[in-house]
Order: sequence, then C-alpha cells, then structure tokens
Amino acid sequence: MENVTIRMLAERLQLSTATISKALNNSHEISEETRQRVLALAAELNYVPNPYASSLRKKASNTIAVVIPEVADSFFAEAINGIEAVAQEKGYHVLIYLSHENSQKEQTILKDFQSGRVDGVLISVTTETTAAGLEQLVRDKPVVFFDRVCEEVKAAKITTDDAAAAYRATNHLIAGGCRRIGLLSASRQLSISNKRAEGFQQALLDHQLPLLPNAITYCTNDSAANHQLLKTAFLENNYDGIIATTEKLSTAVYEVCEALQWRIPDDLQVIGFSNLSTARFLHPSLTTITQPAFEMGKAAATLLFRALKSNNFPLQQQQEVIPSSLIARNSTLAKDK
Amino acid sequence: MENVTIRMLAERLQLSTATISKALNNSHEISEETRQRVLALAAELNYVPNPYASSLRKKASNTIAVVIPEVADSFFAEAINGIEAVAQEKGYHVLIYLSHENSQKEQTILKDFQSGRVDGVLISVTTETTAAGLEQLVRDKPVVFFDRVCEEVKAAKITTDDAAAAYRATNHLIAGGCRRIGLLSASRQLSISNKRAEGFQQALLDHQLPLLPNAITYCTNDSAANHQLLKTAFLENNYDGIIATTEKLSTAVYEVCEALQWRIPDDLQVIGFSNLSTARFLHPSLTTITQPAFEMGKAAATLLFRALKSNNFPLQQQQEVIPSSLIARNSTLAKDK
DNA sequence: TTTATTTACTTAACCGATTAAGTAACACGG
DNA sequence: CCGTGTTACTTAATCGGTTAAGTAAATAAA
Repeated sequence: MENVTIRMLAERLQLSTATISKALNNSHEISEETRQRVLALAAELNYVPNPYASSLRKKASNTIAVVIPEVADSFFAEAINGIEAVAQEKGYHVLIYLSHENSQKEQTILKDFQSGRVDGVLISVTTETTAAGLEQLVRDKPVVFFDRVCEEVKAAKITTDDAAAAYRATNHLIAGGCRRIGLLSASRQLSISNKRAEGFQQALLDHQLPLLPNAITYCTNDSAANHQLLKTAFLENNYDGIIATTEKLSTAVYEVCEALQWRIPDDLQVIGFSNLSTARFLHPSLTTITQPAFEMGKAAATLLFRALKSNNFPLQQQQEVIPSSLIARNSTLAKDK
Repeated sequence: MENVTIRMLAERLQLSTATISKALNNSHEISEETRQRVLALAAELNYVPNPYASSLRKKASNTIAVVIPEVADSFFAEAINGIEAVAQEKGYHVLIYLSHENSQKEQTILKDFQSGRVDGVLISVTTETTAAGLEQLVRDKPVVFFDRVCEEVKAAKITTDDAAAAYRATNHLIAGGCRRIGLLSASRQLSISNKRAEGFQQALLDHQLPLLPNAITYCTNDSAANHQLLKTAFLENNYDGIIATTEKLSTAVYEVCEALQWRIPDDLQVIGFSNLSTARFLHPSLTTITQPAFEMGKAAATLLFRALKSNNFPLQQQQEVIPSSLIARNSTLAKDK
C-alpha cells in the first residue's frame, strides 16, 4: 500500500486538501462534523503526515540538535536523558551529533544547521572550540550552551558553579592535609576548565599555599597519551592531592596510581568531577564533584523550547548556574562536606 | 540575509534552477565550466541546500533513527558512539529516541516512522516489547535490531553470545565454589534475557547442580523496587553467587550487599554484565561479561547502511553474533578465564 | 427587506529542491 | 547534404503539505 497522503483523504471524502489539512490541525474554520469524519478516516487509513512537506512549507522542523563531544561520559549520557525527556514531552525530535572533541568536525556539523534542518541547538563545545565559529550560529537561530559554554559568545548558558566547585574541592583537599595539589585540566581553551583552574588557584591563595610550577596539567583527548602525561606529572611533582576535572581523567588517575603503586588516599588524595553512579563503589570510593547532569539537560532544553515558542523571548540573556555538590568519600581524608 | 536558495543562484548566474541543481549534484549533463561557476557562487553565498525540500522530492531523508530504552547505561552510550561514527562517515543524520522501557512510548515513536522521517531504524527494544508492534515496521523499512532483539520478528539482528556468556559466567561461579547461584533478569519477555537464563540453567544442569526454586529474580525498571526485591531474594535464597544480567543490576547488587553487610566475594560472588570502564576499580573489582558495545553499534549501523545503499540486499536474513568476554576480577574467586 | 457578518468550505500559490521530457546548437558518419 | 547523436542546457511537473485569498450559503443586524 502506498503512503497515505492528505490528497487521498480528500478524494475519499470529496473535500479539498485544504479542508483536510485544516481539520487535522484543528482549525476553527472546519465544522465539528467534518473534522470528525476526517479524523476517523485518517485513523482508519493510518495516516501519518509527511514531516518534510510540512517542514518545507512551515519553515519549522520540530527538531532540535544536540551537539556534544561524546556520549561515553556519564555526564553527557544523563544530560541527553534530560534533554530527550523534555523534547518528547513537547513533541520535538532530537538529532544527535558528536563532535569527537574536534572543532573542525563541530564546524561542519554547525554549518549544516544553516539549512533549517533544526529549529534550535543545544551544544556543549569541544575542548578546542573558539568563539569564531559560534557567532553566526547564535545569530541564526536559538542556541543554548550547556556545561561547556563559550564565554565570549553572548548566548543562553546553563552551567554549574565551576569555580566554586573547584574552590570547594581544593579546600577539601587542604583540609585533608594536602599541600602539593595538582589539577588535571581538559583544555586551555574551555571556559569551564579555566574557571575550575581559577577556583583552584584562589583556594590555594586563600590558604597561602604556593601554586606549584606544574600544578596544572593540560590533558589531551588521547587516553594513552594522558596516561603518560599523568605519570610524568605525578612523579615530577610528587603531588599529595589531585583534582581531576573530568570523569575520564578521574578514572585515569586510578589507573596511573595503580601503575605507580601509589595508594589512594595515603599517597595521593583524589577528587574527581564525575557523575558515575558507581563512584561510591570504587576502590577506594571516589570523592566527587557531581554535576546535576539530568537537570542541566532538562534546563537547557526547557530554555530552548521557551525561546522556540515565543520569539520575543530574550534567549541570549539567559544564564543559569545549577550548583554541583561535593560528595566526600574515601579517596580523600577530610571529614568536612 | 534571507536563506540562499537554488533559485537565487540561478538568477545570479542567469541559469535555470535545474542546471544549478544538477551542477551541485555533479550531473554529467553540466559542463565543467558551468559547474565551477555554480560551485564558486554557492561557496561565496554560503549556500546550504534545504534538506526538507530535497527529502520531500527524493523520498529519502538521509536520516536514521536510533531507538533505545535509555542512554544512562554505558552499553547504550558506547553503542551510540559506534552508530554515530558510521553515520557521520556516511553523511547520515541520527535521530535519537528513548523509549524509557515503556512499550507504549516505543509504539508511538515507531508509528511516526511511517511518515518517512527516517530511511532506516536501529532499535534495541524495551523489556516489555512484544513482536506485534514490530512486524509492520520491519515490513515498511530497513531495520536492524541490536542487543535487545525480538526473536519472533524476522529481521536483521546484532547480538552477543548471550546464552554462551551466561553459561560461562555460571561456570565461572561454580568453579569458584558457588553452589547456590542466582540470576538477576531484566525481563520475562526479552529474548536476550531468556537466552541468558537458558545458558545459566544449562550450566547448572551440566554440573548437576539443582536450580533453586527462586534462582531467577525478575527485576523491574524501578531501582528502589529492585533494591527491595533483591534484598528479599538474597535473604530468602541465601545465594553464594549471583549473576546480574544488566549493568544497573550489577550496581544494585553492590548496594544491596552493602545494606545487608554481605561481603563480596566471601559471602557472595558477583559477576555482572557491564561495560563500565571503572569495573576494575570497583570495590571489590567486578568480574564482568563485557559486551563489545561500540562494535555492536558499528556493526548494526554498517548493516543498515548497506541495506540503504542497495535495496536488494537481503537485510532481514542478516544475523551477527559478536562475542562478549568474561573478565575475571575480585568479585569472584575462580582463577580461570 | 437589505446589508453585513459569519460559517464552512475551495482554489491556487507556495515552500525549495529534483527530474522527466523537451530543445537548440553542434559534431559526425555515410 | 541529411540523418543521427551528443552536449548543455531549459521547461514544467512534482514531492505533500500549508495558507492567503476567494466564495457561496446561512445568519444576524439594520
């Protein structure tokens, strides 16, 4: 059986396609009786409207894009859950794109959005992304940045309290007796990385602790390379405390400690930015800065849909900071929360 | 600036829209000189074709759908990575839909696909799904099931060696001295759950061990309820070994053991189906059946794209079983692999 | 009773690309 | 010199909805 179109419905009911369309869209121009007849036949023939025809004409796709570096990180996985929950409720479709931490790929993805394929975009940028490629996108259509935002771009942003979280993390290590603290950063570019670094440095300053010359290690996206990088950094700096600012780096710390036979927390206290539900079962259980990933995704999507609904909503001025929480476990010694 | 269309290019170059379209699609009907002029102007004006116009006419969307129960499970997260990698390479777009383990929602999602929104579907069904709702989908368009397949439906399937994996897991526990082994199952319906149960029972049989009356616990999708369910089952059956057939259930076992103050592996040996990269750092490190999630996603997508390329490809006959591996760690006692 | 308004439709243009069918200009073999 | 191809285009229909503008009939207002 061919695909059922509006024209087929029209012919069967001896009505015009316009009437069918309006009936299906609950236009007040259509009598209740006719509407019911249309709806009945549509149900009977299992009519499903062609989204491409509709999108073409209406210049709206009922589709949003989610652009993230990867999904294999429980933060992004949870964020997608939050986004999808809102999108499903609003009847929107979600296109997912992975930039694989590659700003070139990201640019290619974003360029395609000029086609009108999506009505709005939720994005968490790569570690390499600069403002340049984002300006146009933000000018063109509703965009909400979440987690990995781009400071220089004026746009809606959902973040966590990155500086404060790092500050708390550092304090926590200091309270646990650490004096040679290192920070593992994912990027020199990312504003959230820089904010975390700032919070870290501020805490050291406030406690009159010196910033080690190599206190901050900038990691790459290659886990083998990172492993080597960390090993070297650990040995050279003889840290007694470390803050891993991403989930992958948290795991990497455990690996390197195992390789170096450093005991956590005796030789090295560890605190990691992570959303792993298994953090409490790690050996030793990992003290985490846990971001409200699901809520952040939900908040970002909610903001976007609000902008899509009323186009005079001042989306670009929206900023929301959702606090993260420090959960003290056995990879650190301090008792405070 | 308005969106650049093919007509604008045509007017500027004093050519017909047909010529522009053909030039952009590398038709042999167009002279090299003209093609270059078109390409140059398109690049200059930053022309991006409207996908909806093109899809409407060509009746092909260059888009596939991925329907999964959720992403907050490292198996699905990794699988998406695999799928997206292939899709990006082939120039396809990926719509993601979460069924939230709800077959009603799943049906709603699948029904929409009759609209022609997507050219093909990759799906891992819910714990409740029955064959009924899937027949039509498979008839309508290319579909590849992965991991959670539906046995009764004749369609392409990518799975792991579920029965064999459970058989190995059970053997492993027996080798470690377990005699009262339980299995935590995610569903009564799911074929992969049933296969895992079969492998489990076969191994018991082969070792002349009795199947405990409540050897198999069927869990729900509610983690609080599961917690209670497991607690009761553990206490009633006094297991000395347990196989958790999903990642979430693996974590749940750790939680329940903590609550009951059962020590792993002394009081209970645990083996879990899981793709967590942190399994080795759990306390104690978790013996896992690890599925090649990325590869499965990749294989499923590859199969789908092959079918999309040549429509005489016998997709429905394709079956691929990608072996999983048992990684022995400290949550079990056996030394074998 | 006449005019204005409302109701319930229809007609036809339109969204932006693709493509079947048509054509003018030119080349070439016999 | 004629017919047949080939090249490089154009014309116009088409995909399947949506919507501005039009209309006939019924109803309300003057």
